[in-house]
Amino acid sequence: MPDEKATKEKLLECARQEFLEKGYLKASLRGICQKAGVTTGALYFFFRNKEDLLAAVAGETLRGLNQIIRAHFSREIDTDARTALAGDASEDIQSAKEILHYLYRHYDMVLFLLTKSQGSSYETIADRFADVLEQHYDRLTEQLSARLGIPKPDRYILHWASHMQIDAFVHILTHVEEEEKALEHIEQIVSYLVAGWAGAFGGRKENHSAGFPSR
Amino acid sequence: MPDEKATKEKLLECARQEFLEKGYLKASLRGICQKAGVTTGALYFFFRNKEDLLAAVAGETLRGLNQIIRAHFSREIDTDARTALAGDASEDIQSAKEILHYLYRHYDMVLFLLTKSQGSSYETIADRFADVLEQHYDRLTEQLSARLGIPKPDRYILHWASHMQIDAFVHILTHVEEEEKALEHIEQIVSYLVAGWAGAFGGRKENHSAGFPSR
Amino acid sequence: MPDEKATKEKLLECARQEFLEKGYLKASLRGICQKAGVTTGALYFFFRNKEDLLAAVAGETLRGLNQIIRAHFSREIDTDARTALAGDASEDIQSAKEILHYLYRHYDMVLFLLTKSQGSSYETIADRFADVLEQHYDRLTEQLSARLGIPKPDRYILHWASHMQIDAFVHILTHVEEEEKALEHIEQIVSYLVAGWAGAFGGRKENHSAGFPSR
Amino acid sequence: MPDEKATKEKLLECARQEFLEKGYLKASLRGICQKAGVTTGALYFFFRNKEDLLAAVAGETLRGLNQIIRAHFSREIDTDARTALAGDASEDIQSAKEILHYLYRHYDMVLFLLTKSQGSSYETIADRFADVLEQHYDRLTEQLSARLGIPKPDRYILHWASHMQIDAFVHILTHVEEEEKALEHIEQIVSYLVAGWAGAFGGRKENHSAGFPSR
DNA sequence: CATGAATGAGGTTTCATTCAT
DNA sequence: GATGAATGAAACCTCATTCAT
Repeated sequence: MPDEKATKEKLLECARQEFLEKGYLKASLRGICQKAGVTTGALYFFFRNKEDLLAAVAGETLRGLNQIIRAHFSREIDTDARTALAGDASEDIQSAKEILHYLYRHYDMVLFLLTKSQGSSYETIADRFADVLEQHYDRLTEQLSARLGIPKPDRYILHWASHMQIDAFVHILTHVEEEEKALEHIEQIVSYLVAGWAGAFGGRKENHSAGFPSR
Repeated sequence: MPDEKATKEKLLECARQEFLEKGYLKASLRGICQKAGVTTGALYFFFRNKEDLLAAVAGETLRGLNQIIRAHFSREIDTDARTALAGDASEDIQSAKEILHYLYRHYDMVLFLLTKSQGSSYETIADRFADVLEQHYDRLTEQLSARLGIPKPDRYILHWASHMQIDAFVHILTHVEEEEKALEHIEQIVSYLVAGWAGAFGGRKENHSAGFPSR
Repeated sequence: MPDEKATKEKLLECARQEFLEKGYLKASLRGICQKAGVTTGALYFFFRNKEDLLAAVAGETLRGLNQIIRAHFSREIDTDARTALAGDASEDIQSAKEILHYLYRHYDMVLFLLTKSQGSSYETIADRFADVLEQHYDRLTEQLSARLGIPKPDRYILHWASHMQIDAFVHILTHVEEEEKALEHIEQIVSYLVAGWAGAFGGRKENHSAGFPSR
Repeated sequence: MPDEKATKEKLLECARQEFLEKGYLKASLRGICQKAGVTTGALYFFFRNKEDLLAAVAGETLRGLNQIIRAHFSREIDTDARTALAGDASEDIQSAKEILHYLYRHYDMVLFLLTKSQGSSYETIADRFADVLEQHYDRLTEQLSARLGIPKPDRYILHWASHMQIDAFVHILTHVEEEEKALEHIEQIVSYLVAGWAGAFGGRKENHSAGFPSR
């Protein structure tokens, strides 16, 4: 019984190492089992296949990420409408910092998902998060345009802005190792993004620099 | 005689297809040869190994890209100092469009290099281009700060901005299939980037939205 | 169940045949598997690689050889001092015959190791056994010279003599197929070797023919 | 025209290097041609195949060796009968030194033939030289026994002695790099061999140490 | 719960050799 | 005299996966 968990846990830990180190495609199930001191049969008792193993390894990180993103962007629906208009970035900055903090707590795994998951079902994960954001912004701008009587920004701008936000996180993660520095950067970034949002409603024509978040 | 070029060409064409379709790691030399109706020995007559084959397949695209980027960013050194200060983005927009046009002419290959080249020597190519830009911006801001007697933006900002420009191209490529639409978008983006540059010198504190586009 | 041992055993047997017949370098793993009616994957389940397969095939023979040589040359340290001086070869002859008997019981494999193992880690195995002997003779002559107050033979003589003994075995093996004849020959040879040892201490100048057999 | 020889010569030189360095089996014709800056077709113009190339590379060395051995062992027939009986080794020593000198002038190639020619037609070359000697000794002992009315040594003794002489050379070559030292050693060795020969006729039973060359 | 065995297809690379030109 | 192209076989090895036990 004490081995029941032990084996699965060992497997997960070794799989994690192998995936992070070699990337999904080059990771070897045989190697993982060897490291874990277990036969491949054991692995296949717990996991259906390579993909499933990765899902198990990345699951926790991924669920947490989903949750925190959803939390962040559900809250926004209620409160951001006002603050966004007022150009107040403080809440967004707080949200971004929380997400970033989470990302850095799962640094290796997140980095894997974003840059080394080619060949797995997660190879387009950044896009999927962007989609979440896009839907969110769609609802948000819907609300805003209804309240203020101004036209919604066009679809592509929303699409773009969503990806940009994700990319901002990806970029920071892949280029800034220390969380502290990252937190400094994210503050600047969000400021611009929010300013961009404000601009997206204020009319891009008149004032480029205050308009669409430049990315 | 009719086969002289045919075999190598066939090989390159089939390799191209295979690489683009499956990515570098999953592409199979055997499969390539089979498609080309040739033995693997023939492949190894023309190419040293898988990496070399990829180099041959991507070579043209890559050389052209290098050239156009270098052309673009050499010109900037001479002329951009003024225009950057004046907030005039027209020249930059023209450059960006030219680059983008090139990228779309080599759409599939560029996309491969940026997103499916994991495992090959090109897996960090985006970073390498960003480095080129970074060096360029380093020289450019050097000039500007000398002429205007204002301090250079800090190193990290330059680093960041360089990556951001590359990412902008990557992003457009990976998310906008039609060149026409892409050209529209790039115009907006560059405007903000240029505005950002102006801001990077003008001081971020006073005017967020006109500041350096922090991505 | 009936196949449990069968496969590995079959593999070992076929590998043995292939190695002996073609030599290490020309032996083909594919061929071995084909002969064994097994896929290459099966081979690689039991053995890490070609070298490991050879080690498994030759292991038993080699361990036994090591053991018998060590046994022989450990005994010598205790008893040979006297007999060597007395020119009594009877014990050495007995030892040599035992070793030779072992070699002939593993005739093919030993012959392989000595003449067809090029390219494997055993390609210098004769030298390695010679080294064992050299160290042994070094200790032995140390004892003798201490007891008798005569100078040790020079280093090169020891080196040479060690190789000579090994070569004697190799030579007999490679040129005399029947063990009976070989046993006759080894008797003569050892007599001379022992006489040679006596000579090496007695002074070569005075009596060449009784001196150390310089090969 | 100046290239005619040049190409063949270059090929031979590079082949020599490759063979010596990697051994026959691991030597690569492709590698040889590459080093020579020539295509494989060119190689096949001059040489029928790998074996033929080796023959061309080793030819000179081998012919010379054949010649010097034959010269040595033809002279012996006439003169050695007496000296052998008288136990005079001086002529043999001189012969051995000449052969050894030749071997050291062709050190690398000889070493290759003796230890790295596995897989080629030369893999048993030492045996072939031993056969030459054996035939020679057969004739020699025939003469001697006729003149002196003593029985010929048995066939195996002749066989053995012949191999021993060859082995003496092989062993020196593989274990003594400097010719000077080798010449010292060969002197001792030949003395014993000659003494052995004398003993082979004088009766092995009575005097072991003067009898069969101990090796 | 896990082993141990085995599959079968596939991977990249290297080889000696041939031959039309 | 030599090239350049191509063959075809074979090399060693690794993979994810399956399954009876």
